[in-house]
Amino acid sequence: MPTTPTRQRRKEARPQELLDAALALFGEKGFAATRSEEVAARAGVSKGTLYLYYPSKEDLLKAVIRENLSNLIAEGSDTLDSYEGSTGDLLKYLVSTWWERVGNTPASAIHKIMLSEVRNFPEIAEFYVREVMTPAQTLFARTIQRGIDRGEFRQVPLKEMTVVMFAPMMFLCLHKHSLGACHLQPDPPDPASVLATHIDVVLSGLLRAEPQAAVKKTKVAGSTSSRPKGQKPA
Amino acid sequence: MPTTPTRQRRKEARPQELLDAALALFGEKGFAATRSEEVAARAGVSKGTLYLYYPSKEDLLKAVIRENLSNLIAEGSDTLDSYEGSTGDLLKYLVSTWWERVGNTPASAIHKIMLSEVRNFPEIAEFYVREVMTPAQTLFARTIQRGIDRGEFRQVPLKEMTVVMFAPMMFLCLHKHSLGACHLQPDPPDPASVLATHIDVVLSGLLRAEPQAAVKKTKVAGSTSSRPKGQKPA
Amino acid sequence: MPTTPTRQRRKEARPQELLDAALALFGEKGFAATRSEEVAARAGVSKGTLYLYYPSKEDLLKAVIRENLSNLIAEGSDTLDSYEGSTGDLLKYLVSTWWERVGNTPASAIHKIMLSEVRNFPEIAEFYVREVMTPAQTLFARTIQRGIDRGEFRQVPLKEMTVVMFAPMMFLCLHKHSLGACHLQPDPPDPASVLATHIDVVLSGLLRAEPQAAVKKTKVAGSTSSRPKGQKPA
Amino acid sequence: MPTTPTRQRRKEARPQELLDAALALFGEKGFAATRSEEVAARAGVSKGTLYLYYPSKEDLLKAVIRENLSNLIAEGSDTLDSYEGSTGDLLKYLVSTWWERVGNTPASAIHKIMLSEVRNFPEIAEFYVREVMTPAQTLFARTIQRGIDRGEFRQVPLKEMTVVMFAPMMFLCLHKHSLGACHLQPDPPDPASVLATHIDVVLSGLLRAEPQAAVKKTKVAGSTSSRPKGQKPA
DNA sequence: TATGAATGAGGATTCATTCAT
DNA sequence: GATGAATGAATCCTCATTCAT
Repeated sequence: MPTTPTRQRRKEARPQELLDAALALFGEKGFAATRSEEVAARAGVSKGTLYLYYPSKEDLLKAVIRENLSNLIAEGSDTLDSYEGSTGDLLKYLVSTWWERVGNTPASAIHKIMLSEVRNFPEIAEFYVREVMTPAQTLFARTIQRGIDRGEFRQVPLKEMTVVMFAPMMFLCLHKHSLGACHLQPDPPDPASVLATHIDVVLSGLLRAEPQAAVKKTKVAGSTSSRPKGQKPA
Repeated sequence: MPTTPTRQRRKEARPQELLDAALALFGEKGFAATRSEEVAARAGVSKGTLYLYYPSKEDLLKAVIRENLSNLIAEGSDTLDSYEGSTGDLLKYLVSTWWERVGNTPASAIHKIMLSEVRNFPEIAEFYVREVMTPAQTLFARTIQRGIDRGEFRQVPLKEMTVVMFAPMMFLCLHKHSLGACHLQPDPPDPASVLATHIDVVLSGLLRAEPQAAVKKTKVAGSTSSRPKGQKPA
Repeated sequence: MPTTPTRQRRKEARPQELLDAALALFGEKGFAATRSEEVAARAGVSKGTLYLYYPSKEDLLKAVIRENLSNLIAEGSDTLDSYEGSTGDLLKYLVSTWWERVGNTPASAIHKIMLSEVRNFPEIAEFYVREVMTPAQTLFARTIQRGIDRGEFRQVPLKEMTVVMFAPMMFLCLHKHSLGACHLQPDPPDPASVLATHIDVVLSGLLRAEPQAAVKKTKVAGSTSSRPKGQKPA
Repeated sequence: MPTTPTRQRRKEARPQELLDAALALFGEKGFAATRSEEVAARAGVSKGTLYLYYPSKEDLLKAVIRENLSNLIAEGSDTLDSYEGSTGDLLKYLVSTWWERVGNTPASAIHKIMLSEVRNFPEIAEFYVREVMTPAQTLFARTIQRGIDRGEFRQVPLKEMTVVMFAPMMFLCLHKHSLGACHLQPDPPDPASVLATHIDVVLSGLLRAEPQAAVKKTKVAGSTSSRPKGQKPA
């Protein structure tokens, strides 16, 4: 373990500090409207230093996206295969984990940036789809499929249901960085409550009626436990 | 008695042609990244002509929003007030109308534009919230309340439920103009199917286990047991 | 005397109306800051019509200058040769005539325009010097010379004295169209009073002392009458 | 210990170089007709550099005025307060100082610029009146009043006399940067001689016919009889 | 003739990028 | 490495001028 003097540590931290500053500013003001000098200033360095690390603003954007997508990807859980409980509980777990680890995190800005800029940087789109969107949707699709297979959920179109499941999460995340940041609504809904309602309503809409379910599938006994419990148990 | 001269005919068509061009380009490349000259070129006129009709790029954006969304607002409210059928049918009607008039038209791009630019244009943010978001959410909130009041829907938190209802619609819009436009998914879900599934699942999750509900929706009889217990069971 | 219908008379008056409008606006806002459309509007015609009469804004300026210089030139008086009274009275007459006919007239704006624009339009300068400045200064120079020749005035450098005589007149004229029009001074001096004081002081400074004058020249008897009389004779 | 690096030395000289270039060009071509790039080019820098020092062309103009005239104001007033000699000499001193410091320097162009542009820039007009015109006129007015109070000058209307005193100075400035710069007069009067004649004549016109006055000015003995009788003989 | 819609060259200003220090 | 002064391409917008009606 070599001793790293402060300055040295500073230098090594530079790229990440610049990426953090860029993430915040690109998320706030958009890529075009953010001046490179602002990014540098926010990272506590001068304009010139920024260019020492990233050869252009566009490269900086790409680094921001790549870096943050990697972080997002790293979050990809393998809970699914080892999960033992009901699929409803699993869905709730996935949603709340995503919200805590991504949606409610500075990294959430990356989705807004992607949404705004993909069409101007198509090379990045492929990366985003392959490494983030597809895994995330696959995770939800497999989970839903698990629910159907186990007789917990009724038959629903898988691809479509995945979007329905995913959309409110993304929407909250995007909203937070756009209109939500404008403070124009006097009494905005709390994202966690929205997600709770989302899960509640969707699960209600998905769950098989128990008697029937009991007929078709065996393990539906567990479906009782798949009812949302954490929500104001009164 | 001369027929309307060409010049005059063009003059009358210009505003709409410019708005269409602006909507398309702002949606594609973003507001900031679109040069006014590009808008003019796509409308088949010169830079100067654009400024003959709209005094600034920002005013052009405002006009795009106004022209494409403002008139829809009143209609929705009228429908609600005069609707006679079940609230489930009303929701389906509202969603499909919205899909035909916004989601499935170029106007859908506006939501992406807003999401990307709203933080840099507070005036436009205010306009969008006032003219579009608030009325739309009020419409859905009132509709859901109607369902609850008539005993068709169970008790759900109104504000949160409105977002849940609204989010997939917005998400489809946003996706269509960002990742969706990159044509990277080999077999993307059909938006209409997504909306159908959305409505189906959400309504299943909302409807009370009334006898007639069981008639309309297959296997909803069991929905009683799938209701989350913790949620204000009233 | 042919009958000229109104429209016809209008058409013939156009050039003058345009020149008047241009004179006023160029005088007020300057040449560069005046838009051709403003000139047309002030003359009550459309932009296109202006170009029917003057092929460019620069040509319009030249016409304005030439036209107004001609008017100025036409004012050139031949009073000098036939004047019989004292030279002091003659000077007063010239100054007050100039003020009434030029300085206190819309045509006075032409001097401000010339001053502002000569360096950008050197061809015009020659004309202005030849036809306006030189004649005016010659008139004053000859008058002063007359005073010296007749023994009314003491010896003074002619060229310099002419400028001293002329400067306050021009200054008042120019001031009226610049700072004077800004209404920033709470209690601005009245131009006529300034000119009166000017004449008074300058004549006092020029006039030979009578006794001595009587020695050197003969016709100084008339010098009594050359004293300013109109000034508050108490 | 490195000597001041070139870059740094330039940075310190830049503002003055830019102001000098701007003064020269605004004087030559007018404010509106001068492109900012021309100013930069004359100062030997690029367009962008100009904006590094002055945020807009209008601010540049303001800085030109401030830099060239504001500091002169205080000095004049100090001279007046401490002067011991005759008021005639004081006037001559003030005029010749003004000539050396303004009239005969590039700063003289400012008056032409003001005259041309003041109506389009009310803020600058206000600044010019407050910082330049009013103090200058006050200075001369107080000086003239001193002459009257000390019995050196006869009674004259103060405000008017101030203009008479001031006008030829301004006129020389204005002329120098307009017609005078066109080199059309074969033998133009020397400004210094004009000012000398101006002072000479005006003082002759102002001075009371005191014995000592007769000593200083040749043939002023007769000036008593040349005094206009109507002017408040008091 | 008269109009005013359309044009596009031109100018103020911004800001990504370079490079001497 | 770091800095920030300098650059000039790029972009918004204006307005003199043209020309179809």
